[in-house]
Amino acid sequence: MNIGTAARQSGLPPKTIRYYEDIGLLTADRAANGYRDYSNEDVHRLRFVQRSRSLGFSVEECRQLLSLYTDRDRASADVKAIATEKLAQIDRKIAELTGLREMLGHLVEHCHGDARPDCPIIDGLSGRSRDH
Amino acid sequence: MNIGTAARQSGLPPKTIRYYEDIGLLTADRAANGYRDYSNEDVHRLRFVQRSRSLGFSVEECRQLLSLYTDRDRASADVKAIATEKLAQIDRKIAELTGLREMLGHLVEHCHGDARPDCPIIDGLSGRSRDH
DNA sequence: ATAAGGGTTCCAGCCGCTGGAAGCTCAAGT
DNA sequence: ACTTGAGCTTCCAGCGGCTGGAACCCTTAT
Repeated sequence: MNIGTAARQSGLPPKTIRYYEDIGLLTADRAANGYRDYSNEDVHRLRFVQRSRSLGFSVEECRQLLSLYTDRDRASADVKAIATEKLAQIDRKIAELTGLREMLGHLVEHCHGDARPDCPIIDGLSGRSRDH
Repeated sequence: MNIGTAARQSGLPPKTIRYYEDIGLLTADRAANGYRDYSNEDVHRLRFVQRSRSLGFSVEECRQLLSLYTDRDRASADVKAIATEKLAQIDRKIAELTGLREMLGHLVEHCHGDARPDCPIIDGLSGRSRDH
């Protein structure tokens, strides 16, 4: 099948698929006319990458996961190690964002939001703390 | 003061400060020898940007906030609008990551993580659901 | 005199795409 | 048979937000 069809079936834009081929993540056969030719198994791999990316794995991590996916003899422990590390990264990211949310939410709460130039958000950002 | 001192006092690397000047976010005076020369007020602005960036505002948003910061007559409503939108973005990001966390956590939980090639994480990523 | 530790400029690269130009091929309609 | 339009190919450039490195200048201490 052509790249457009593979794109529709995998949920990845054609541009992205070509890019993945460019960086050696996934290869594709070529038809006689020079068009890329994708098998169902290729589409499986594309979907695999699509899901992995959308779960927050980097392209390099996808490369690892893909080789584990392709290697029928890999130990599940290898995969688990990658996924567990990713989980920890996500937890850190959530904690960081929650901290931000709290600080920013606090600033917004204390801003009366009218036409007066007095603004706790600006003051907070500028580091000049006020007495609340 | 020189860029290195301004960097230390603002918490931004010199490279980043030069970059900000490059994109017209902040300007600096020049000393006779061609070195950038920062006033205390400049450092305030640098810190302001540093804080805003670390709170998740984009450089473009920092540009807006900075002009509101500099403009003593601005309405606090303008600032509040930007901050509130940012808050919503952060909430969306947290929700998204929480979803990821749940899905990935689920996969990791069900992976026995031993030497067997059978791996629910890989299966989950490949979209072939099993009956767990 | 010289060496270290600033500063300056500019150019290139990181990630993960994405847009656009120029040209080819294919399928359908007239 | 010819045209049109969609889809394919390649390559080059740019996004955001820095960051590293090269090559050079300036200042200060020994």
